[in-house]
Amino acid sequence: MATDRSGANLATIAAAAGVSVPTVSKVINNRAGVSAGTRERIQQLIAEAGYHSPQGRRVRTSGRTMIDLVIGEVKHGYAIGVLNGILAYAHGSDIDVVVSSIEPAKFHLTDADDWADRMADSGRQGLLAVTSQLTPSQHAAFTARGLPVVVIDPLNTPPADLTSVGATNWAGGRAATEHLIGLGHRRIAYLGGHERAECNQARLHGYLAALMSAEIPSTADYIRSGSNFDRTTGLAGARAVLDLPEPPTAIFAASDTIAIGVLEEARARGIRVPEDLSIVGFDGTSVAEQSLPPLTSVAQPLQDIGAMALRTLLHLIDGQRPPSPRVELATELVVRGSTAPPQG
Amino acid sequence: MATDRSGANLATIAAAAGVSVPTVSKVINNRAGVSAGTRERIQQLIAEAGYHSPQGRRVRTSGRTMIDLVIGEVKHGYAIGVLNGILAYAHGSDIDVVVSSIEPAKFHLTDADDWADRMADSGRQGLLAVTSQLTPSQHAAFTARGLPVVVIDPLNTPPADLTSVGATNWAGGRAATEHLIGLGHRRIAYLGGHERAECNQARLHGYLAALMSAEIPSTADYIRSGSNFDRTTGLAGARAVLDLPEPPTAIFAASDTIAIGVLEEARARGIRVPEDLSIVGFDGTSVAEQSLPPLTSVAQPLQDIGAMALRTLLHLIDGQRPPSPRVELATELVVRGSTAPPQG
DNA sequence: CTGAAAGCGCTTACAG
DNA sequence: CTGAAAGCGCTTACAG
Repeated sequence: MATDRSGANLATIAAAAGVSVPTVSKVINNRAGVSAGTRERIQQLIAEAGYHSPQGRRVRTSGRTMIDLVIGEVKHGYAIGVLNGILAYAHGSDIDVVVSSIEPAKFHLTDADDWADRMADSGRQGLLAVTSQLTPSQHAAFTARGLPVVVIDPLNTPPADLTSVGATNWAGGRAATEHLIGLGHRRIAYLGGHERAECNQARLHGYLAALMSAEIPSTADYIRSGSNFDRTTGLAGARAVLDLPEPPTAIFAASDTIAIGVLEEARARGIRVPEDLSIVGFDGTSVAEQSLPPLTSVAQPLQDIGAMALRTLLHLIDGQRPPSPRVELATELVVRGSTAPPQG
Repeated sequence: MATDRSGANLATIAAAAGVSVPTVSKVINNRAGVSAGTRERIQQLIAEAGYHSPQGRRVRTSGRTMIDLVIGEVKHGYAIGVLNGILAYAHGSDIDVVVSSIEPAKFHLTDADDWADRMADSGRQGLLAVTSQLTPSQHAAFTARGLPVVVIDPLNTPPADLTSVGATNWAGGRAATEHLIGLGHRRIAYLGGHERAECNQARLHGYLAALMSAEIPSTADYIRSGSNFDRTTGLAGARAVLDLPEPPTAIFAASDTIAIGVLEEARARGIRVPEDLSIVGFDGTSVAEQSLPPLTSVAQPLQDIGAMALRTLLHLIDGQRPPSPRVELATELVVRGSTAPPQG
């Protein structure tokens, strides 16, 4: 268990930082009266030293580890897979998980100082955030209290020093597109999810890389993003690209639910899948298996991602640095009935 | 709630007892070196003054309630709905929820004394159990520690004094069956889930009541239960009843996932739905909407059930008795494309 | 068994 | 912005 670099108290940190104890106290409690530079240096040392408040120390030594999990409403296979992976790993490791359901795009509005105080007070030792935006100052609020954070597929570009776990999105995007190219498609659209999400960007660039390798010029009209990864994004995106004078013969959707939206729109227009239009989804969730036709999809190891994220967080809590601030687990292209060579 | 006589600290108690602060400290920490009489007198005063350790004060004044939630792996719309309902209500009420994923049929194997001790130690104040078996002795372990328990759809007959929340399963079962009878069906099968689950029994008896009202004799061959509410139960059940010399023209399934299994088996046999076979599901989850044809289903207000269960638990924690040990929320029959009059 | 004294870890109020 | 000083709540070590 926790290498409790037990000495860590205000005095040791103050000595290490070359400041007085009151100054460290101010940083920990987010009080005014500390210069930005000093504050940052001390925060760094606090995180390194694994400092914990007396309250936190008490619960810590009392045994079980408890962490916070922030996740959006559980709607799709994605969240289900990740959640089950986390909870199964937690059960196996005797970890208690406090689950908060907060709309991902709204987490950055939360008062992180308040949240982190509550966590420290109730003895929680780390935070796992699924598809949540986390600002650098929020991240600092947690680390300042010695609470490590791990994120899974954040919706924004995460702060550089934040540990994140996800899938090989770039490779997955490339594999999906190469599959379509291999079938003979040349007019391939990309329908992305939340535009600024790291994972969306990576999938898009995997798609672009595959086109480039095949010497197919990319077309701006064929590339669209939504504000989420939901069905409605697929409906709207499909409408837009299918209305083009030269519509695509294949669509790579950045999630299975987007792909389902595309499928619906195709059905509404009497466009046959896969004869007239090939569709590839992303995630490898059960909707892909169960749709008609079943969707070719880039499967993410969602449960493993959840488990790995928790494992990584526990390592951080334990004072170990992760080998890398970013861990990616392999995706796998699963070919089903929604892709075929283009006709004509 | 506790009148927080906030001044209470070691010094005030020491003054009240006419002893020194160190003596009070020894009593609080169960250290030796205090006479029995002094110890008792001080303990009395501590209780009266409502003293809490700095740790306890911190958590107390932070004022948050924390509860445990036991739920199986989140696989189907049922668990998703209930979970989202609980988490949304918790978020709105500033409640922390510690979620443990334990296979429902295995919860009765858990050491409840151990569990309850851990809960009490970490300041958790109650337990919510979804579709979990809970033995009377387990229930006693929680109540003995002052931890109230609320269950949602337990798989066994719950102990009499256990508070439970669920849907009007009997009325729902009757409504589903009356709908089929109203369409002209006479040969109607019931494919149940976990046989001993209270909710399964109630749905079955609702089905029987509808048959009785319509003066249709019930047929043992048409009534089957499984060991769970999953697709496989629907596949096996459909095989059995469709192989009968006189197969049913309609099937009422005790869950949407069972109904999906029935639909698959019908498709495999080239039996058209709803022309040759009508199917009604239960739960009103998204698979019912999205299947082909979309399923007629008895919708449960799953989110409301989750929220109501948490609300009831919070009342119990607050010392209020619920008006009734059993609360049922209304089901609603949603007619879609999987039911039609029988042909011939 | 009891408590004065020293000490620990932290915070607050304030002088520079 | 920074820290010396005082203080708070509690514990520990030890003298009586």
